[in-house]
Order: sequence, then structure tokens, then C-alpha cells
Amino acid sequence: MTAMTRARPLVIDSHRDANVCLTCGARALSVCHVIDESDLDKLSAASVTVSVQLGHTFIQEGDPAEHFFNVTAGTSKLYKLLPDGRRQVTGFAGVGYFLGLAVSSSYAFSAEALEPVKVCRFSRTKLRGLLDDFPALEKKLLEVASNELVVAQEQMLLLGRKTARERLASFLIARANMIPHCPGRGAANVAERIQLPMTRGDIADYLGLTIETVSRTLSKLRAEKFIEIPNNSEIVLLKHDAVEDIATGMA
Amino acid sequence: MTAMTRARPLVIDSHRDANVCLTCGARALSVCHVIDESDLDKLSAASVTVSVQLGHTFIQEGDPAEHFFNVTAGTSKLYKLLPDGRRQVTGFAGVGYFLGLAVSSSYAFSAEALEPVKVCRFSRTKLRGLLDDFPALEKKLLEVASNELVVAQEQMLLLGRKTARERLASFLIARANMIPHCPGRGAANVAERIQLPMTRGDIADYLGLTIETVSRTLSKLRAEKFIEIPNNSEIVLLKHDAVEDIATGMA
DNA sequence: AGGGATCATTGACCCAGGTCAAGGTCCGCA
DNA sequence: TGCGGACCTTGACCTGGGTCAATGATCCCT
Repeated sequence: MTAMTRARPLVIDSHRDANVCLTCGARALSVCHVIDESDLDKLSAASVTVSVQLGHTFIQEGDPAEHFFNVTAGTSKLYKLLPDGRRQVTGFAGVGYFLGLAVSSSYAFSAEALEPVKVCRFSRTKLRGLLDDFPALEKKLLEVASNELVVAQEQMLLLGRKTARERLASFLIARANMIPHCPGRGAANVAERIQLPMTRGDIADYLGLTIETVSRTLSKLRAEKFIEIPNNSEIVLLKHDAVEDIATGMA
Repeated sequence: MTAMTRARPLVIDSHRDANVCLTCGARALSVCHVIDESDLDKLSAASVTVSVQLGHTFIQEGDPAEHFFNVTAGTSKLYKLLPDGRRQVTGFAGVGYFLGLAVSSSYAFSAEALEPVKVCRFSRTKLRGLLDDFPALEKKLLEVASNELVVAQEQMLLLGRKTARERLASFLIARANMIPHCPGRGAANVAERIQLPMTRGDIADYLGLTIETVSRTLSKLRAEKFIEIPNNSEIVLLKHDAVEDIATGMA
């Protein structure tokens, strides 16, 4: 844990007008898009915008789960810790991600901003009210939770049974696929530029590896001309299909 | 995969009267318990009882997801495969488990009966109808999905960061905790008898290990007097708290 | 533009757990 | 009651990825 992690732990609440939701760029990617435009004022009223600084842990595993969050800007890492500090990153929450699906009384994971992050924060009671007012929202949350479950099962397969090489390939493919409709995607050998807001350490903690293995494996993939590494926070996928075959254990 | 796995692939549908749900012993453990007794006839009408023979795979990963299931008897293993046969068991579905939360068009995992299993089977459209008629059911499913997500994250921590010893300890504790209110539970060194309907191979595939490591690790725990192994399908937990400390990485 | 902090890479070595191989145990069935 | 097959255990050995250590690359910050 870096010194920065807990530096300036404050988050900045901002008051806002009744139509923030109307103009919110993240709406199309979020659960809120099931709510009719005419009802967006109710949504605005139920939530507050919070800015989270890079490096700040805004959800702490084990703390009472008083709030739910919808990410409107930036990426966070979600993780669990063992008492001796071993860390498992369970996912990365980008724009549109709904945080807090764990309906228990305390958070099951921590969340730390990897970039400057903005979230809409709902209190437990306010969200309950919204779910009662908008059944479509509840349906949407179930859909989201179900999809997360599928992703989680895929990750268990990765963590339990894939080699380091397959894990990195899977990670790169998943990142590439989340790029929204880049022209030429899907075609055989079109280069894709993947953004990596997380460090090698975060990737290692996500894939159940060490920093060194992540670094070595990426270097190997580069030497084999599957990828390029223009800088630490970008990777260019030169052979999508070949890497996909590695990811699925077919190479 | 044993020869038995695909032997006698038929499942036996049984017609049934309108109050099967009323007398169903699994109701208290299932999502259906949110439905009022007076409405149970609608629930009965929407589903059909299916018996699944030991060893039969009744959900196949990748098949179109036409049905949802609620387990009323027996245990199944849920798993995903890689093309070369590597297997990851993502969970064990016991009585009360709701199967099919993955709302996509095809199943994300396979399910195979480890014991003779009985399930209530709902078609996609019938379940949709039930969810529209009973909003409480949708709420319950969201709650169930959220809890599954927490369990999945815990499993990612296990698969990504725990040692073989810690994995086995975690597995035993989780199994012990699912025993419904055995008297004396929670007290320091009360022996608990854990039922294991799965083979060592299934446990290995669940914990991301090999059969040999599972066997060796259990033998070691037995030599250390943490457990007894009266037979292949039972383990007696002699020191719950000590094993729990191992499971959480504190020993 | 130089110093220091953080992050990433690379090499040498090691070990937890995988692989391979040889019995052992249990149980159903004739 | 003895045979066959599935499952489990144990030992010997091996290796993928972890550990330890040194060096490089970036990027602030002044």
C-alpha cells in the first residue's frame, strides 16, 4: 500500500441541480438508463455526486454498507485482503458500473480509485425507495448481478485452471472487448489500443500472479510479436485472434 | 469423466397435483418461500418436477438457456471446462439452490448430479410470468444473486491467493457452516461431521488443485489431529476454530 | 535539468504443488 | 466370497511461477 493510498482521504460532495441525471454522460452505460427521462428528477434527488481522488479508498471491506454507488467517471479497483496483506483484485469498476450489489450489512470488498473518479452515491434507504418506485430498476439490477456472476465464474476458471500466459491473454482480450465499437474490431489482425489505468501490481493481484510474472509474460508476448507496449499504461494488441486462442487454452 | 456421466441421460418428468409446493420440504430453503401460501398453486402450475440420476449432466455449458431450476433434493456440481478438458467447479448446488441466474441466452456452466437430484423446472417464459406476478420473487432473486456474488468474490480470493492448506481449510469450514444449526456449533472444539457428496477430484477442481494435493493435504491435517476421515464421504472437524484460523490465513 | 519516488524489467535461484507411477481401499455384483 | 472397477493414498521427481535482488524507465517537483 503506497503512502498515497490514504493521503487526503476526504471526498468532495457537490450540491447539484435537478437535472444532473438528464445530462449525465454515463447514463447510457448505467442501470439508470431504464428510468424514463421524465422521472430523472427523482433519481437526481435520491443521490449525491461524490468526487474521489486518485488513490483514495472510498469503500472499505467490512465497513457497514450504508451506500451504493454508480460510477460516472474514472476506474476503481475492487479487492479483498487476507490478514497478512495478500490481495485479490476481484474486478475493475469503470464508467457505468454499479457498486454495492452485495446486499449484506457490510461491504465484502474495498474500492480504490485508480484515476480521479466520480460516483453517484445513494443511501441504502433512498435506493430502496427508488427500487419500490421503479420496478424496472430492480429488474435491471438483477440482470446486472446475473451478468456479474457469469463474469465471476469465468474468473474462477482463470484463477483455478489457466497458466500465467493464458491469464494475461484473457485479460488483454477482455480489456480489448470492452472498447466500445472500435471500427474494424472483430476483423482478424486489426491492431487495438488497450488502455490500462491500473499498475502491473494491480494486474498481478487480479490474475493471481506476481508483478514479476506479469512483467515477464508480457515481455514474452511482445517478443513473439503478439503485442506492443508503447508505455506502461497502454498495450497494443497486434493479433487479436491469436491472443484469443491463447486465452481460451487453444494455443 | 466417468462412463456413468452420460449413461441413461434421460430425466424423468412427473405430473403432479396443484399443491406440491405446499408440501415441499425445500420451500423454507428456496426462493419460493417469499410466495404466499395462497399463491402456491400458481407456482406449482408454472413448474414441473424433474428427477436427475446420479452422474447425469442436466445443464450443459453453451446450450440455449431455456429453463431455470430450483433444487429440492440432492447435490450437483456446477463447472466450466476448457477445450483441453481442464475443469473448474464453480460451486455445489444443494437443496434450495436456484440455478440459472445467468440471464444470458445460453448456460455459462454445466451441472451434474452428484447424488440423485430433484429439481423444479421453470421455462424462461413461465418464470418471467411469475416474476411479473410476484415482485417479491424478483427482489428475492436479486438478494440471492448478490449473495452469490459475495461468495464468488471469496472464492476468487481463495483461488488467487490462498495456499493448498488454506484452501482445504476454507472448504471444510464452509461445508461445516452450511450444516443447519447443529447444537454446540460455534463453541470452541465441538466435533462437526461434514458430509462430502463429491469426490476428491471434484474438490480438487473446486479448489484449483489436483487430486493428489487434496489427498496429501487432508492426510496432513489428519496427522495434525485437526480432522478425522471416517470414510471417503465424511470428514469430522475436530478443531473448528483452529481450522478457521488456517482458512483465513492466520495460522 | 537534476534528484528522488514510484513503477517496471530482468536475472538467478527456489519451492509449493503438479506429474508420473505404484499400490491400497471400498463396494457392488455374480 | 471373490472379482473388478472406481476412487483414494503415497512416494519420487519435476517445473511453473514465486522470491530475492539489482537495474532501468518515467515522471514529478523544485
